[in-house]
Amino acid sequence: MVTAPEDGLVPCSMGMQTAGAVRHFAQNQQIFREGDAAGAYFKVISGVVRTCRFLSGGRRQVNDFHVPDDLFGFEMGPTRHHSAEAACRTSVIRYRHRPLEVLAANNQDIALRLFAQAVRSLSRAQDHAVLLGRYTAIEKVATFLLDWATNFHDTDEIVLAITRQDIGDYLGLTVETVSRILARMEANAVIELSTARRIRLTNQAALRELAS
Amino acid sequence: MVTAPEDGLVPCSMGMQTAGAVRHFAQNQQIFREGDAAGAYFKVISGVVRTCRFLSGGRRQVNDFHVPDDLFGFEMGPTRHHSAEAACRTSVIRYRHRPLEVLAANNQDIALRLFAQAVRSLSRAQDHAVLLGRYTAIEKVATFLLDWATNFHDTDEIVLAITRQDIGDYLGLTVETVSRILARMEANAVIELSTARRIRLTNQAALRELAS
DNA sequence: CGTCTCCTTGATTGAAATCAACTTAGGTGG
DNA sequence: CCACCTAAGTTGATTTCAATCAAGGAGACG
Repeated sequence: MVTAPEDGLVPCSMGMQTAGAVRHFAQNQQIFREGDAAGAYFKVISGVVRTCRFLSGGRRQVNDFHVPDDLFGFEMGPTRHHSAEAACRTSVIRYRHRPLEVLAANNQDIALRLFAQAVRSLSRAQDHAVLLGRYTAIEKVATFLLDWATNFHDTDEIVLAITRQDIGDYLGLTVETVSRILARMEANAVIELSTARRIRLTNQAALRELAS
Repeated sequence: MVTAPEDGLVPCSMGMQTAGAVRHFAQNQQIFREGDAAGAYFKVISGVVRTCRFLSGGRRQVNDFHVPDDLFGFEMGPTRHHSAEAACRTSVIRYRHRPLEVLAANNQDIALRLFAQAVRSLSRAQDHAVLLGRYTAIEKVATFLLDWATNFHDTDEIVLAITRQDIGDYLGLTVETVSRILARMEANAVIELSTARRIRLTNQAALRELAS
């Protein structure tokens, strides 16, 4: 789920970007949308970005969440394959990128690093597919919590900057189901909800048990 | 789903492989398994390969099917992230691969092509995630049929070399549900099943309507 | 001709979706 | 600071779609 902040993946020193303009977005504002021309990639400064697809009937599938320091919005072809939206007040830096062929010719390392990035994303996408296809609702939520917790080191309390709807659309569940499962986990003393957005993972072993 | 045969992606002439031994597999035989050391990639000669993950409780998620001319089994890291199995009698060529760094240093084109391949796989995986997360059973099956049909040009009859179980595990459904939906489609004159494995898409427009 | 494996079909169950209130928490402006 | 307003979250009742349980059929192959 949440991409772990990577150590200097395609960093500025590599000549990848040609500009770095900071942009601010209100909650639910679109950063780019499926079908747009892709001429830039982004780095999250603060907040959370969700990348997603829209279907008929108002259905939405969130592919991934991006937290500060994550890069997102790489595109091999000329157009966007999914939309990116601010899941809360969010700031990003926008880097224009030149065609990848040019980059690779300039610096062999870049293509390799891009490849590594793409393969990592692929691995994550496949994990996500397994979750969506074969996990129960409880397994999905448990996995999500453990995954999100990796953003918060040295504490068992996690803070969600995203809504239940976002979580549901990421896990292939409804808001109500997410809410009910969290309530059930609290009843079973696996987690503690001090507020709806602050979740303490009081029994991480049990959570791991539920996660699969 | 089924990767379209690509025009000479990472072809032999690029110095990617160091050997090309043909290997034959019976149905359900493993080609490699999750956790194995990854030192080779493969090309399908005949048959169908499924790549998949296994979960507790005998659950399985098929990530993708590979048909003749498809490459599969690239791995960035040292270990396999999923298993590959013959979905029917299948022949593949095995290419040992050297570390990617060496390859990239040898030929700048290679890294770029690998990247393109990875990004295409990523795009497919994300499409698949949307299907698994938000499509109904009917939409899943309809999408599968249309997707599989792209392997058979100039004809509306498709031949499945795979079982209903494989289809179910790819779509996140049970065998019974796949079977029932196909029966329903036939009753509605959308498809025709001359045998269980030969499906004629008699009304492709209707099928496309069902697919989303 | 029997024996697998694969597929289909029916009956029933069950997990999650849907429908419907209601509650809580932020944010804004008087 | 308080009152209101709205978005977000919870909880309950009911429905529904797909899973599960259970039997049969249909091919393929020795």
